[in-house]
Amino acid sequence: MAGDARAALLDRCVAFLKENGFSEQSLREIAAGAGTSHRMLIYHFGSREGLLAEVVRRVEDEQRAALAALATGSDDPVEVSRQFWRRLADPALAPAERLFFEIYAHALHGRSWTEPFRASVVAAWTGPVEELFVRLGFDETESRRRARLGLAATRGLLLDLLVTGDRELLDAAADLFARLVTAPRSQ
Amino acid sequence: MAGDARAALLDRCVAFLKENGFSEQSLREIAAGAGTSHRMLIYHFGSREGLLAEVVRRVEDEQRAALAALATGSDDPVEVSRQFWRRLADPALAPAERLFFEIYAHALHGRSWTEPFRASVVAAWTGPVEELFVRLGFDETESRRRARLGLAATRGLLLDLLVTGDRELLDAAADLFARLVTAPRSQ
DNA sequence: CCGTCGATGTACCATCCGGTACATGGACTA
DNA sequence: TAGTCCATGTACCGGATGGTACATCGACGG
Repeated sequence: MAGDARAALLDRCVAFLKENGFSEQSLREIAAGAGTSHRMLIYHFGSREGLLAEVVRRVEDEQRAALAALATGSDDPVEVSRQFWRRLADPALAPAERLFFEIYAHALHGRSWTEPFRASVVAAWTGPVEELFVRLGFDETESRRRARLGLAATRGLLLDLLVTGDRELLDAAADLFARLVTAPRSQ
Repeated sequence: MAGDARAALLDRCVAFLKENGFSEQSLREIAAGAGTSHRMLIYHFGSREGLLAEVVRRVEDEQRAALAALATGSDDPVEVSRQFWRRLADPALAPAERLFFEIYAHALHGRSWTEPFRASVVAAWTGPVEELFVRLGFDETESRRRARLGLAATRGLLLDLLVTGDRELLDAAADLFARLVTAPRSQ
């Protein structure tokens, strides 16, 4: 099937880049890491930037999958929030998350191949997370705020976890946050 | 004075890198952006990595200065938290913060020239922020958690602000967080 | 059994890279 | 004024880079 080899190649490139980052990897190094030649990457993706654009799409897809998994939790919102953190804090996901934040950094500098990432990195999450808070009884405005805060806090905690590895403390902080943000209005 | 030109040169390099990032800038491009030749950067900093290491030290220093400024607020902790966010959300700081997160991303991949950054990016903040919560009456364990959560939430909100620019919504979210995290135990 | 076409290998290209060698300026010092 | 030392310019190096040209392989369809 056409494009089959291409998809498999992209898989291997993404796997390699999760472990090594892309900022300091040349096209040839990426090719070697994926078990092919730089010639093949150019053939399938057109250019180095073309490859990176596909990698970004793939990481976006994985985010969307994580988002879909979020919906299938229990109906206790604190428990949903806890499960979500437990899932994200899985050490097996660390390489993927390092890559995510690396792409995020490049997106902040406006690289054109990060365009779809910029558009979806926040927007894709707001709807479903807002919905969670609406179900808790918050009005629309308040739910929007809490959703945005929840997304931010989770990503901030993840950044901390990835650089310090202080799992217990950050588990406790995430748990605390889940309780704070789901509790009824404090003022 | 010896090293004077070097310091001025570093200033100009950092200014250039705040606007353009460093991941995709060659030594020669950085030099041109700083109004000098790549020869001079090698002369003063030894190598490209040597320059980046100095840039990291500089960004660390700026963080330390921001931390020092934090201490000099009012004695109302909610107000301190609000002022802190207001300061960070200043659009004039955006380029510096983009550079901060770019370094963070490289630190996650263990680049050796980010070593001091890795060591201080969280550790430098814990003490003073913990102190804030202790003064609010939380015990040591709880203060440590809340400090870590506060740092994470702030950075997460900043990441969101830098990519979406949704200032009003994120101001509201930061304000909400300040109230939640400083309120007495909810459980 | 042959032609087409996706996939791949080899070899090459101009350009740019980080880094070095060497000469020189220019200020301050003895 | 002669010497010293930081700073800088010019010119160069070997090697790596992203990208291309061209030949070839192999499977599948006529």
